[in-house]
Amino acid sequence: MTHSAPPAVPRFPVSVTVDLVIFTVRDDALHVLLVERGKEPFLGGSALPGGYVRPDEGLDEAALRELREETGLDGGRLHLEQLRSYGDPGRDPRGRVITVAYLALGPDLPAPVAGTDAARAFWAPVGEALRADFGLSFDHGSILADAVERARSKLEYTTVATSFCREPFTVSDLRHVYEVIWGIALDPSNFRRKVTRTAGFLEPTGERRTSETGRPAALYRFGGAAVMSPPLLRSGDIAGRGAGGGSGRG
Amino acid sequence: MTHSAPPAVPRFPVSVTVDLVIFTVRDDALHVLLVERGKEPFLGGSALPGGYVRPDEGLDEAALRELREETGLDGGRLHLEQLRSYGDPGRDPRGRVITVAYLALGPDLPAPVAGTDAARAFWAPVGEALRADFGLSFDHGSILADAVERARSKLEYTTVATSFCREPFTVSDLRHVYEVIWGIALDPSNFRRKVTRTAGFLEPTGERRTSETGRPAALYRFGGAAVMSPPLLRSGDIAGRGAGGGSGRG
DNA sequence: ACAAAAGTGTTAAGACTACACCCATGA
DNA sequence: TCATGGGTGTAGTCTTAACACTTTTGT
Repeated sequence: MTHSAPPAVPRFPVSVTVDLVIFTVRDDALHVLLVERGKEPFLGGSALPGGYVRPDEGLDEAALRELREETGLDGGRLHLEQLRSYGDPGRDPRGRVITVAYLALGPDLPAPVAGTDAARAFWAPVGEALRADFGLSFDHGSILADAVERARSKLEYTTVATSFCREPFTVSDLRHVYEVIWGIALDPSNFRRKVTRTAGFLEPTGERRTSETGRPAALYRFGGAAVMSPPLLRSGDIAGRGAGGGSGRG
Repeated sequence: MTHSAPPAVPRFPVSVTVDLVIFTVRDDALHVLLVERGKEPFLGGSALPGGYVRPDEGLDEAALRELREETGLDGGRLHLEQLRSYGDPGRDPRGRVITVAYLALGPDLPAPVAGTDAARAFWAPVGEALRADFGLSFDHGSILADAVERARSKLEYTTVATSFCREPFTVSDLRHVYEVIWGIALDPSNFRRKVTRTAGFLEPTGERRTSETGRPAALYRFGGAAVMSPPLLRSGDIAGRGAGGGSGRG
C-alpha cells in the first residue's frame, strides 16, 4: 500500500492566514471586533480581522501582530489563545486558504484602528453578528460560534474572565462579565464566595471604589492562578432577580 | 491603509499537513502510534503519522483519510478531533510546513499498517515517547505532550474514555482507562457510582462477562452522552489503600 | 431616612471520600 | 473453602443554592 495509491501532491498553491476573534464586554453585551472588508471578495461585507502569515513568523507571532495592528494594543493584560484551524476547500473563493483562528479577550478596548485590509473596524454585539442575516463573510460565522462556545466554557474552569476587566476591578465587575457571556444572572453572594475563596483568582489591592450608589466595593487585581477547581457552574443561575431580598423574614 | 504599509506576502511556498496523535490503551500504559520515517529528514527516526493535505479535501477529511491509511480502521467507534496547529518557521527543515494536529482515541487497534511515508508503524508507550532521549522528529514531542494533556483533561468532563473500550465493556474496563491515562488509582466503588449515575454515559446490555476470577461483571455500551457534569475529578485518587481507619460502622 | 449595592451568615440539598460489607464465580 | 474482583450501603465531609440579614455609601 505504500506505492500503489495516487500519491498526495506534496505542495499546491495554498495561503495561510490568521483570523482573530477579539471579544470584549461593552455595556451589557459581548462584542466582537469586525472589519468592513475593503476589497473583494465580500467587498463591503463584515469579517473577522486577520491577515496573511508572513514567511518568517510563527502562528502565534502572526496573531499577536495582527492583534496589535487591529487594536493598537499596548502592554495591557490580554488573553490570546489558538482556537482551531479552518481549511475547507472553497471557504475562500480566491483559492485554497487555511486559516488559524485565535481567540483574544480584553477589557473594553479603545476605538479600533483600521487594519491593512480593513476599510473600517468596529465592535458588533455577538448576538447580532451570529444571526444568519448578518452575513459574516467566508466561514466567519462558524468561527465566531466556536469562539463563543470556547469562551463560555473557559469561564467555567479558568480565570480568564479577569482578562475582560481593566485592573483594578470589583467582584461585581467580574460577575458582570460572567452574566453577560453566559446570559444568565448569578447570585452575587455565592459568586463572591466562590471567586474570593479560589486561591490565586483575586488579589485584594486594599483600595475601594465608590460608585454613584451603594456601598463602596473592594478592588482586586488578578491573582495569577490559571484554573479554578472545582469549576464555577453555569447551571446555577437565579432566574427572577429584582424580587430582591426580604421576601420573607422571621 | 491598503497600499502604504509593507504588504504581507500573500502567498509563499507553504505545505499543509495533518499529523495524527492516535492513542490507545494497551496493557497498563497509554500508547501512541508512531512511524519509523522512511525518508529524509529524520530518516530512521520516529514520528507521528501524517501526510499532506490534498488540494481538494478538507482538514478533517484529510485526518480521517490518514487515520484509515495508518490503522486500517473500519467502522469502529473512534474519536477524532482537531488538537491544534503548529507552524513555526523552521519546524521542518524542508521549508515552511503548517501542520494541523488531530487527536484520535480508539480501542486497542489491530497491528498497524505501514502508511505511505512510513517504513514501519508501531505502538510506543507514551511515557517513553515523551522522554527527550527518545528523540521524536520535528516538533512531534510538543504535539504529543499537548495531546496527552488534552486527553487527560477531556476524561474529566466528557465521556470520550469509552472510545478506548471495545464494546461491550465493563465498568472496570472503563476505570482502567482512567487509571492508565491519569496515572492514579481510583476507588472502584465511587467510580462505578459516578459513571453509572451519569445519564447517558453507560447503557447496560443486560449481558455479563465472566473472567478468570471474581464475580462476573455487567457489560455496557456507550450511552450517547457527550459530557459529564459535574466532572469526574482527577484529584480524587486513592494513594494508600488499606490504611484502614474503620470510621464506618460494622 | 431611604435606596442601592457590598458583603456576611445560615441552612438544606447534593456530591464526594473512605471505607465496610455482601455477592458470584473459578480453583 | 478461599481468593478475587463485582457491586451495594453509609457516615462524615465538602460544596453549593437559596436567601435572610447587616454594612456603607450618596441623596
